[in-house]
Amino acid sequence: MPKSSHRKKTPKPPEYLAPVADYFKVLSEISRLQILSCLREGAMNVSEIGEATGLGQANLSKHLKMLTEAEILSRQPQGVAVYYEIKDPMIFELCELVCDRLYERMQQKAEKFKRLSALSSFAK
Amino acid sequence: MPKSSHRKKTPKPPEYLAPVADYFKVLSEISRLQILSCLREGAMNVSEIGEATGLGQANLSKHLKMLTEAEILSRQPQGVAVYYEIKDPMIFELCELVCDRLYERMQQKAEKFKRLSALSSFAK
DNA sequence: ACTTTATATGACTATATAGTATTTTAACAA
DNA sequence: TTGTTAAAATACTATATAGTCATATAAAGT
Repeated sequence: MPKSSHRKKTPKPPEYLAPVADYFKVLSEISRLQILSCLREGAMNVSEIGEATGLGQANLSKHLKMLTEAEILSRQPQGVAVYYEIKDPMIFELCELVCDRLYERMQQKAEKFKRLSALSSFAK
Repeated sequence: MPKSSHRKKTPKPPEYLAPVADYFKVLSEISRLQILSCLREGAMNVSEIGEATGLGQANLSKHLKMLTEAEILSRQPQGVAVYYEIKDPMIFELCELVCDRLYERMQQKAEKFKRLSALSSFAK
């Protein structure tokens, strides 16, 4: 019997979402965010990024490959070194949006705590 | 000898970045994006979301928990059912930014291909 | 009380991937 | 050529987590 007719489960095979999920996945590791954070100031070669981040060479190399394949970084060999640079600054917009929101939440929680603690038996 | 003095490696333990990475991680799975996509139209209970997405009950429950703990969804029990709702619409901004960018890139690649193919030996 | 229905939780498996050690490739210099 | 340095690739380990099955909890009806 054909699977495509009158199925009951998995009504939406959502192929649209995979590239989006993959993009977010690239941004979901501390090490990669560290690399991006470094490169905000401009292009750096692998050794420099390694010093700045403390990441191991092989590990770093893999992360850089991943970021380059995601077209977030660009890669420019110069002699024996390879320089990487931010290719798509949109990532900083994304990070800022998230950071701002996380900050707001923390502020709100602090406010809430302040109000509640003022009502408690510890308040003078 | 104390680790903290004159170290050579791991110059930046970047604790700032962990919450940001965690946030992106929540958005980095197709199933969770599927759930969020459903809920754009309004609150739904777990059974409804399950039907709409085709996700298994236990799996769905875990994703909903994760999204709720990330404060992306809010949770409202109503009798024996539990309704979930978008709490922080900022996620849609994020998704739109990414989608738009991915679309741009595809467009550019198509253009590039078109130009190159017009120059090739297959062109009339 | 018992039953049913909806959701959550725990145990488990399978897969993906971050990190590391090692090897390989590539570019330049002597 | 050989040597040196920088980066990438390969092989491996360890951990995290998506998915599933089974069980537990909780609310509402009988």
